[in-house]
Amino acid sequence: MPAPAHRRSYRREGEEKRRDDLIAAAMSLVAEGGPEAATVRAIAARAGVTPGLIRHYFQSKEELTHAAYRHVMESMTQEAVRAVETLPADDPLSRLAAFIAANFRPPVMTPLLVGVWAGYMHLGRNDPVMHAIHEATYLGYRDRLQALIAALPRPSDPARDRREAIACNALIDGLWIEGGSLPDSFDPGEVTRIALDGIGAMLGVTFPATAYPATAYPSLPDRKTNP
Amino acid sequence: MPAPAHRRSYRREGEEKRRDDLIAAAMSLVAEGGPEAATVRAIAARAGVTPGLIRHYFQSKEELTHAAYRHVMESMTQEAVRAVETLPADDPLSRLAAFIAANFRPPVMTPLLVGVWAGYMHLGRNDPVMHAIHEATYLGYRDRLQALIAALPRPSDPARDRREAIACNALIDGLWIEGGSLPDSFDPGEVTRIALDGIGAMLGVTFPATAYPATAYPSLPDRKTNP
DNA sequence: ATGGAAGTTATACGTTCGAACAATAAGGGA
DNA sequence: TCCCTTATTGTTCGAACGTATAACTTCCAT
Repeated sequence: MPAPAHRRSYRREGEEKRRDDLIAAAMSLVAEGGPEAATVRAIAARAGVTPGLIRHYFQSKEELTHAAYRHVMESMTQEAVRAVETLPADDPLSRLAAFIAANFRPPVMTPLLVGVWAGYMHLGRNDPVMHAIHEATYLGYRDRLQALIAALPRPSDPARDRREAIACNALIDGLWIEGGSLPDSFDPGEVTRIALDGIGAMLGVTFPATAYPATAYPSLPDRKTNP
Repeated sequence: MPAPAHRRSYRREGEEKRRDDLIAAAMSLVAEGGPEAATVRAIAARAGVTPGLIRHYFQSKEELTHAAYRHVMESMTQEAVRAVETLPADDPLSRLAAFIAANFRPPVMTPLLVGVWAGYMHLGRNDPVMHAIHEATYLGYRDRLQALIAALPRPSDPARDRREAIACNALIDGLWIEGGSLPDSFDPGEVTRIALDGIGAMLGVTFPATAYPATAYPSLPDRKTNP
C-alpha cells in the first residue's frame, strides 16, 4: 500500500467555530439516526474534518456528547425564558401564555430538537453527568412553570399549584413530542392552540386572544395583510 | 489454550419459553442500560444461554429487537383495552376513566416499560419495521381514545373531539413518562388523580368517584378496611 | 522571509460487536 | 435400548468502534 501522495489541504479555524461545528454535526446525526449513528468518524465527516480532530477539542467522545446534550436542553429553556421576560410582571396570564407558546414554534419544536431529545433521553438513566444536565434543565423548567401558575390572580393553594404544574408540564411535553415528531399532522399554530385551550381549561382561566398565534390560513389566495 | 474438558450441561426447553426468555432479557437490559447494553452476549447471559442460541430462534438481533418492541407496545394497548371492555357500553364516562387509569398502574406505568420505550423510541425514525409497529399501536391508541371521547353524552363535534383526543393523549403520555421515570416523586394514585382531573377539566366532564383509585394513605397504622 | 507553535491529517492499535459454523449433548420415537 | 433429529454450545471471523500518536501543514510573530 503506497504512502499517500498528498495530504488534503485545510484551513485553520477558531476553537469556538470548530466546537460549534462538531456539536452541530453530532446533534444532526443523532436526530437522523439515533445515538449509534453519531460515531466519531461520521461526526468528523459531517463537520468537514478528520476524526482525530475531535480529540483535539474534546477529551473524549463522551465529553462531546455531554456538550451537545447541554446545548440542546439549554437552548430550549432559554427560548421559553426569553419569551416571558419581555412581558410586564403585572400581566401573569400573558406571561404564562407566552411561556407555553414558546415551546411550540421553532427553534424549540423542530424535528431535529425532538429527535436529539429522543436519542439522548435514555442516557440520563445511567450517565451521572447526563442525569445532572437533565435534572438541572427539566426540573428548573417545571419550577418556573409552577411559579407562573402561582402568580395567577386567584386564591393561593400551593398543593393545587403543584398538581397543576405537573399536569401542564406533562401536556406540554406530550404535545411537543407529537408536534415535533409529526409536524405535517398539524396545521400551523394548531398545537399551540390545543396547548393553550387545554391548559386554560385545567387552570380555569382564559388566555387573551393576543396570546394565540395569528390565524394561519386565510385559505384564500388573496391576503390583505402581509408578512 | 487447552480445549475445554467438558461442555456445560443444559436442558432443552420449548421454543416458546426460549423466545419469551430472550425477549424478556433484551427488554430488561434495554430498560437498565439503553439499547447499547443489549448486546447478543449480554442478552444470552441474562437468559442463561450462550450467544449462538439467539440466532437459532431469531434470524438476526434486529429480529429479536422487533419482537421485543412489539411485545412492549402490544402489552400496553392490551392492558388499556381490557380495562374498558369489562364495562357496559351505556356508561361512557366510566369507560373513558377506566381507559385513562389503566395507563398509570402496573404493568403499564413501570420504570422498566418506560425505560424500554425510551430506549427504543428513536429507532422508529429510521427502521421501517419499528416505525410500522409504532404507528400501528400509537395511532390505534389515539383513535380508541377519540372514540371514547366521542361517545360522551354531549353534542357531536368531530373537530373538537380530534383536538381533545390530541390533548388528552399528550397529557397521558407526559404523565406516563414522568410517573414511570420518577416513581418515588408521586404518592400512589396521585398521577391517576392528576390525569383524571386534568382530562375532566379539558373535556368539561366530572368522572365518577368510583373511577378514582382508593385513597392510598390512611397515614395511620390501623386500617379498618383490608389490603 | 523565516522559524516555531498549534491546528489538522493520516495511520495504527486494541476492543467489542453481530454473525457464522462445526461439534456435541439431549431427549423422544422406533 | 438405540438412533436420529435438533437444541445448544464453543469458537472463530471480519467489520467498526473509540482511542492514541506521529507526521505534516498552516499561519502568525518576528
